[in-house]
Amino acid sequence: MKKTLFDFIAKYITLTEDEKNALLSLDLFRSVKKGTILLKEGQKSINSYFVLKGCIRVYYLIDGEEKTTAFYTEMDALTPHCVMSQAPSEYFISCVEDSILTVSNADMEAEINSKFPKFEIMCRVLSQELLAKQQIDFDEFKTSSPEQRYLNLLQKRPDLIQRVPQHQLASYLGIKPQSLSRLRTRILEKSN
Amino acid sequence: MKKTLFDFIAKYITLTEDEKNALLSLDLFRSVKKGTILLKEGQKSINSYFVLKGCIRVYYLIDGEEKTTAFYTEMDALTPHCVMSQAPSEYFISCVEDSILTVSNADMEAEINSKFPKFEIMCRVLSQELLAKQQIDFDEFKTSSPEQRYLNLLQKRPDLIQRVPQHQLASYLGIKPQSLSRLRTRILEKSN
DNA sequence: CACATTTCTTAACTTAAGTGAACGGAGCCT
DNA sequence: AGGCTCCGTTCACTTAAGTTAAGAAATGTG
Repeated sequence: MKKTLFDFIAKYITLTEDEKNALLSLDLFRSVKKGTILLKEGQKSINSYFVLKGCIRVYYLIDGEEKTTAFYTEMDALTPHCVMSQAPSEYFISCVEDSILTVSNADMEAEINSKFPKFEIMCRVLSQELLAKQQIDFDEFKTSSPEQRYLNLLQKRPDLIQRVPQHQLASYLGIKPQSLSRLRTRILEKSN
Repeated sequence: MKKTLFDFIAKYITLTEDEKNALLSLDLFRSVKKGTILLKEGQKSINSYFVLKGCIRVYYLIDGEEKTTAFYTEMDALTPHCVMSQAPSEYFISCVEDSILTVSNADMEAEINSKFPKFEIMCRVLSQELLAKQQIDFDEFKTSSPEQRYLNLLQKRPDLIQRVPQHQLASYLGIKPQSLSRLRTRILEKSN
């Protein structure tokens, strides 16, 4: 698991052994069971997550219905909005599968950033990269139909379709579970 | 215009007079006419923009149709995806109105960042903030209908509805111009 | 293993968005 | 002024998603 983390970091900056040890001394790793809720609506959390193994999801509870808006899998990083805004969270975060995460908070990040200025640079590059990537995702979402979105997901994250329940996928695609089911049979009929 | 820029920066870091002068010496300010295309599909640009006054938009050309996915107005910053990926741009950027922008490139940013480490911090905080904000926008988009999206826009950015042509707004809301027109009359009828 | 619960599928019906076409107004050009 | 393009609206029609409900399949639990 350490390796996954260091491989990820190595894409951005080069760490010395000392720096690696400083990181490890923070006791970041957490093992969480499927179904565990990491953050509840209304809570003020200060934790950021990085998925080493498994899958976590973000969902809103609107009119008693769960609306899933994001999935984070291996090598994905997540800083909840409420950490930035210091306001109560508008959404839930829960584990889709048994997962291994790193859990860090602003204090720990500040400590690392002050000891190793490289980290500040990594964080900037990383969040700029994520911002750009998310912009593209958003653009694709806006410019395509539910069916196209599904086919697109099938290309880009085929694993998600296997490991995640359909009704969660549906809201991720911006539709109802029944519509997703129908849309899938429609696609199957076309290909015959 | 200088004031707008410095006011914006002041939200994140405190600048000395020296630092302000270093910034001004970069000759960042540009005045651009309505309709000017800042970036074309296929181009490899290195420029980032910050809107001091006016409005610019991002759009894709798909099957001969313009699909607008973003508007940037006063105090909005934009680093095109192609600047990060170093690949040809997938979209266009054009001026909706006569505008005043700052135009910067990676070299200029690197120079400032190395002279004043504060800037690095500002950039990180800014892009994390933008990332979080955009995530919320994306979530709202996914979890709401075209009609709700329009009403939401009416609340959050009422100016956009005034200053931007409807057919550009339509694709921004993920629908066709005819549907936007219909949806607007539907809302009007309801309120009577 | 049996039972309960959750998840997925199917179907009939309603509602809203996509499509193609026509019309009228605004602004532009010469 | 006449002619032009562009834009927004409207309409009739098509297609797809939302809604409600029922039942089958899969999963979890005692």
